[in-house]
Amino acid sequence: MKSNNNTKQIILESASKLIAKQGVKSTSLADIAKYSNISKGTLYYYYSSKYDIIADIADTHLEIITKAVLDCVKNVTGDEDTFSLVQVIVDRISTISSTGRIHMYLICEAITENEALRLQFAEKYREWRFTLREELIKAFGGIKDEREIEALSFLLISVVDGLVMQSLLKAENIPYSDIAKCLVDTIVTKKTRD
Amino acid sequence: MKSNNNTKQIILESASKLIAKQGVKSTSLADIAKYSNISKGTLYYYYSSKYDIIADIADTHLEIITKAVLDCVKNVTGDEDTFSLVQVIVDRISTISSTGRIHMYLICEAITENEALRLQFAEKYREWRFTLREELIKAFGGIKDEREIEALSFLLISVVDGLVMQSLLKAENIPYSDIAKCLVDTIVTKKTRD
Amino acid sequence: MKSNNNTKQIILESASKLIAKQGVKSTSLADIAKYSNISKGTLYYYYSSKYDIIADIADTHLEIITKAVLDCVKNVTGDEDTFSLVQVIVDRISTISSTGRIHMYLICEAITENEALRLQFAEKYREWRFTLREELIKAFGGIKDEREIEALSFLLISVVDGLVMQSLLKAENIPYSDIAKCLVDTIVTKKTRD
Amino acid sequence: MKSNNNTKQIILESASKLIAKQGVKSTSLADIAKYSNISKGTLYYYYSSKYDIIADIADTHLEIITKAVLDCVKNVTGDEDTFSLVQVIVDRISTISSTGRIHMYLICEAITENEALRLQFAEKYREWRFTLREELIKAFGGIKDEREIEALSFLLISVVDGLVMQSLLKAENIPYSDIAKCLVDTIVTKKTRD
DNA sequence: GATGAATGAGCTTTCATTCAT
DNA sequence: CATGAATGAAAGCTCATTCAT
Repeated sequence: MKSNNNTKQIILESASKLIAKQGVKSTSLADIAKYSNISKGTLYYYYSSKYDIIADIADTHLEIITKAVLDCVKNVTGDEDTFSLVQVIVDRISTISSTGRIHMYLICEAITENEALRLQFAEKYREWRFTLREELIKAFGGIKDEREIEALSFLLISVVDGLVMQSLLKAENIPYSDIAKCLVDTIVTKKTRD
Repeated sequence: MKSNNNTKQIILESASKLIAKQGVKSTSLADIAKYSNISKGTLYYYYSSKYDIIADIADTHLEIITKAVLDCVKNVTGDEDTFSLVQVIVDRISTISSTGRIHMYLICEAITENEALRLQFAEKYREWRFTLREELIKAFGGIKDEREIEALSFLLISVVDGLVMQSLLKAENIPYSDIAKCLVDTIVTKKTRD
Repeated sequence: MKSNNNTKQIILESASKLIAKQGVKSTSLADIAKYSNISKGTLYYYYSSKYDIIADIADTHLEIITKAVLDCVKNVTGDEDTFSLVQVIVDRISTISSTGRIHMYLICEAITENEALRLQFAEKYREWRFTLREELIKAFGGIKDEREIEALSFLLISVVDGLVMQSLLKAENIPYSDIAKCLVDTIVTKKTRD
Repeated sequence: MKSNNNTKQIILESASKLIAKQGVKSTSLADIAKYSNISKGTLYYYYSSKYDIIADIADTHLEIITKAVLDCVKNVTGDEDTFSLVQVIVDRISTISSTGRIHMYLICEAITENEALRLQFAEKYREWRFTLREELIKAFGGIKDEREIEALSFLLISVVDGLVMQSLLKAENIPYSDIAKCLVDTIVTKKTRD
């Protein structure tokens, strides 16, 4: 009595977990099938190729991330807004173990051998940055230098990605809140300078 | 000291080039042998496994990066020093096509299936951050809040990694100098605020 | 007697078309099901195996061919009969695109891995040749050497199969009417020689 | 101490034998490897794909056939030449068990899913027919109608292929020498008619 | 030092077939 | 009648690794 969506969902989740753990190339369809408690044949009943599974994982992942980004950024538009940018960082980074790894692997895959995936990611990054920039413009009251805001939007996105990378490397305990405060300072200073 | 080192060097360079282009998993020993104009057997005369070749590539890569990081940071200690932090960014990012890709692939490899490699990278990241922090302390004249400088050092390293990722995704033309200026502003502000 | 036969007929026609296009081994049951707009399960309601479908196709095909052969040969018994043997060739060859390919594939299948099919074809070939021989005897007025007529019947059948093969290979434009004339000449000569 | 050519030769012969027995699609690389007493990996050391193996078989096969065709036809140019056309048939057909089957399977493969192979065969068929036509012109002393000779060349080639097919189907005992005599008659008649 | 030959495990994918509903 | 879900064996192919010479 397994329903269509159920099995497909199980495959998707298994594949996500395994890819998050081992990376795209190191996760075989046999792995996914075994982890999902189905046969390799069933995999192909729901997906037409490994590539197809990865595309689905990427879609789901990008949707989740996008929702998270929007949620974070939209919340910043309140009154004591800039300070809540802390959340942008902390919230996003706190999801590292569940999504950060898969984010990294998918990006590696996208850069090396999956042009379609690269385009998907490229578009999302643009989208995220545009949204962030719009919110920054609102926060700054629209009177700031356009190029400075542009730079700031690039910078904020980079910081997040860079911190995800560092956290995955487990090099050091990262002082997220200190870094967040540092960033807030930067923004506030720029804002009040005018 | 003739053919021996020479051949090993050729292998190392070939492998680096190929891995930078295709990633670790997608680069086969056959690829490396062909590109090096030697036989697969010879590969095993110089290296005991594929893993061994990657370790050597990582060593070389980390040495190069470390030298670059030190060079950059040491130069910042001049008088109008903070402004030359621009260089930290621009210089590092400008080497993207040659080292950025291999950096990403090695990190992916390190995160997923090569604990030894992960430890190697983790140590280097700590080392780089310590160096950077020392230079920041010098630049700030030692009177700043320690935690703020700590945070700043994390932040600067993150930005670089994040920008490398974005540049590899080719999502947008990244305004490096604007971002650099933005960062300099941040540091200068903090410095003069006291 | 409604949907039952109808569906089975659709399956048969779809399978014939696909096998004519792609050959037996390259035509999957999934292909046939999709082309018939039914599910794979339904296929098994009407046929117990792929082998079973092919047997049915062969039956139908052999029936069609036999009818065509008989039609042709029977027409030759008129007065200026031998000349209309042209038709035997031209008519048969003109149906190449629709039946020639399936004929070839079924014969290949019969030769390699389907003994039952081989026996079916063998019997039909005997039958066709007997019929042809009878007609030749009639045409020759029964006074000819039996072995020569026997040989002629083998020869005529061979020519047709050989020409089908060549036409499928698309090596050259085959001068069917010239060849037909050549054959008529042969027969007429033999006939009048006595 | 297996030499390069030796192993490749073994593979080629094994593959030929198996394909002659089972056809192209039904002969797996595992079959070939097992029959050759080597591993599947070794197969790929000598050939880059299954397609590659088949191409090699086809080359060898076509070379053998071409040599046989030339040998036969060239011998016909003697004095009592036309009668030795018997040989064209008998010699060619007598090689059925060794080459006829493979000929059929390769042609099936060529027709259905290997355009390159089809072109190879198409060219050879043209070549064979040209050679045969030249010899016929010589035999006829050059005074015959060109179109009649053309037709005759098509006809002779068709007969051979058709007889091969029938012999593989094992429908009946084929009276090769009677058929040959019948053909010789045809040619001689045409020749002396002028 | 260097090589070519050989291997076997594992990869992605295909497909005829089964069966509960 | 008809289906969608599931299967497992087998296919073509890749690749790190071994080893005699």
